[in-house]
Amino acid sequence: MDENKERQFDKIVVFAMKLEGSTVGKQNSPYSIIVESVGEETGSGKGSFGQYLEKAYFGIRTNNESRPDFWPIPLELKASPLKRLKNGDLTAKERIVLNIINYREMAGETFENSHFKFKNESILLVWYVHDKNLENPDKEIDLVGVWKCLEEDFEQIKQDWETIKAKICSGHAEDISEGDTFLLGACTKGSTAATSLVQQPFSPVLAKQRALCFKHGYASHIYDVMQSRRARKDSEIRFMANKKERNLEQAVLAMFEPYIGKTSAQIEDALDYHVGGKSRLAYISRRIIGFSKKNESFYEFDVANIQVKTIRLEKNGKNRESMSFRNVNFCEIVGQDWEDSDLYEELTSKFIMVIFRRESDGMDYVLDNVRFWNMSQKDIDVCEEVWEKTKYLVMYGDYNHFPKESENPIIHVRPKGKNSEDLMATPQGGFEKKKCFFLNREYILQNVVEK
DNA sequence: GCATGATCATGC
DNA sequence: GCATGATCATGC
Repeated sequence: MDENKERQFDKIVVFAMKLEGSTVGKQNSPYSIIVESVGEETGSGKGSFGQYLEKAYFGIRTNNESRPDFWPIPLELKASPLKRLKNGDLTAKERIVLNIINYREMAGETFENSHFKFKNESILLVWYVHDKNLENPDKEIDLVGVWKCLEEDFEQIKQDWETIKAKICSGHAEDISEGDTFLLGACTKGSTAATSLVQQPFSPVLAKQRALCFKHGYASHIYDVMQSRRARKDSEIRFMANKKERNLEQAVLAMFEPYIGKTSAQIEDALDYHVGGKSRLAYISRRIIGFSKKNESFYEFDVANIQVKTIRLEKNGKNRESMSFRNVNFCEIVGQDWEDSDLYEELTSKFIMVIFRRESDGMDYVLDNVRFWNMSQKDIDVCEEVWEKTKYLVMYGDYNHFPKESENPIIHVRPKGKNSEDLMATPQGGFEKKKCFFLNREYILQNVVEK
């Protein structure tokens, strides 16, 4: 997927996620008006919710096409019902039906070039609560997310697909049963079996029309996994609520607002979160936004490529330290172009700079200021030169003359390992001390702190 | 006092 | 065991 398509993909997902905890009827989709104005069936009854959702919310015409629904974006839309158990939990009500099997075509496919993979690699799943007394616009949507079955369960899905294909190729499509396979099944499709018999390529015997599906048990599993991922994102929901009337930047600043002027110890107590180590202020800062774990982020942050960084100022208003980035991977950098490099990706991020300050040595740091920052293109161009030089040195196996802080006004290379025995493989086949890029202390001071 | 090299706690 | 997001310790 190219960058533009990825952006479109993300936009669709963010748009779809607005449905969570709501109904289609309560949303302002431009398409809901069109559906009403042309008097189309808003639909009720079995099987129609998916079609209604497609039209009224996403503006997609119902089709039998073999391409993913959002083509050219490789994303397929599926609405699937949930039922409530006696204990109140929700679980998948039924299997998720995918594309109809064309026996002749599937016999000629490999898994890699299969129609199944093409159409169902990424599925935008909209889980709604089944309630036969409610009309489609009023059905409650519980959970929305993307399921990539090949990332989650590649081996089993592929094996199941091969099992189904093998029956067709041996001329026994009429013997296919949903029990043959584990996750991906072949379920019957059509009103009654008698009227839905079709031909198969290697036998004159007619076989039942079937469709590929995620079997009921797998559908339940998918829901459970998606739900547990959401549970870990309660903080994200809180953030999104906070964001409703603001843009992302205002929302982030609003989350820091109550802690400005507080010491790090006071913030820890308020958050009921206590950590040690050199990254302590970084953990606390991320916790304020709501990231529960060190590596956790929010979808909207990932999409916009936003990073949180901390800066500490001493009583003279100056920072003591430079700012580090990811380790340089010696083997990778030699094969990369600047615009594909790790450093380029990091430097073109939007940064949330969390600035702490203390009034004297030994005192606790106080949260002073929070601001969004990104590097100017002019400065990025300077970093490109330093990166090229670093790449060049790695290519020629010189690990002792990387650009120093005194050589460049913006960025330099320095060791960054557990200790001096912490090594990384080199393209020459040896090992060298781990290194990473640092933004210069003075550069941070002038361009971030004093701007 | 600052640049440079060395090292640390944490989470997965 | 390793990457992360840093800070510490030193020597000029």
